Amino acid sequence: MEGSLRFGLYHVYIRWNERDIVERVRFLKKEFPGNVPPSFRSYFAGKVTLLSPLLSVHVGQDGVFGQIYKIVSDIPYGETRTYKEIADLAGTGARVVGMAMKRNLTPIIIPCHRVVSSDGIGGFTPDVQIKKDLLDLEKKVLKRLENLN
DNA sequence: ACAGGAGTCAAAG
DNA sequence: CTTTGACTCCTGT
Repeated sequence: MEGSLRFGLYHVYIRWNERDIVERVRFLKKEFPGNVPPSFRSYFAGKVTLLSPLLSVHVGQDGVFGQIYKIVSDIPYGETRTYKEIADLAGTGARVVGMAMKRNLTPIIIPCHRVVSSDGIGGFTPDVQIKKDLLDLEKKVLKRLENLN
């Protein structure tokens, strides 16, 4: 089960299994035929702030990386944390957090775009612009939700 | 063993 | 304000 949807200049590819475990998320230049999970589509349309029932293959992963992925998964929608903050919680260094983010197989599902550097936005593979766009989307959605109250 | 990374901080220019 | 260097620590080779 796989497919892609458009987001800015990229196509977001997603592959998941029959138990809604997401195995891979990638940012491609070309469209990939197929479908994507409803909540995934809703997320990019700014209609949901949670991606249930989707889970990442990284859930339950051992070691420091697993710990980091777990902590990052708990960052609330629309908020950010620094590499150092995550590092302190995981008992490691900021660069290791950067490494873990780079090797995250399932961005969006594990919201690595919410992890920024202490003096700016930090990096993002393959293009920092995607990170900016994702944070922008979440910020706008939160603002819209506030105005409803 | 060892180089290097999506970082951080303080010191120096 | 920008640049440099030391620091740290885990991972792949």
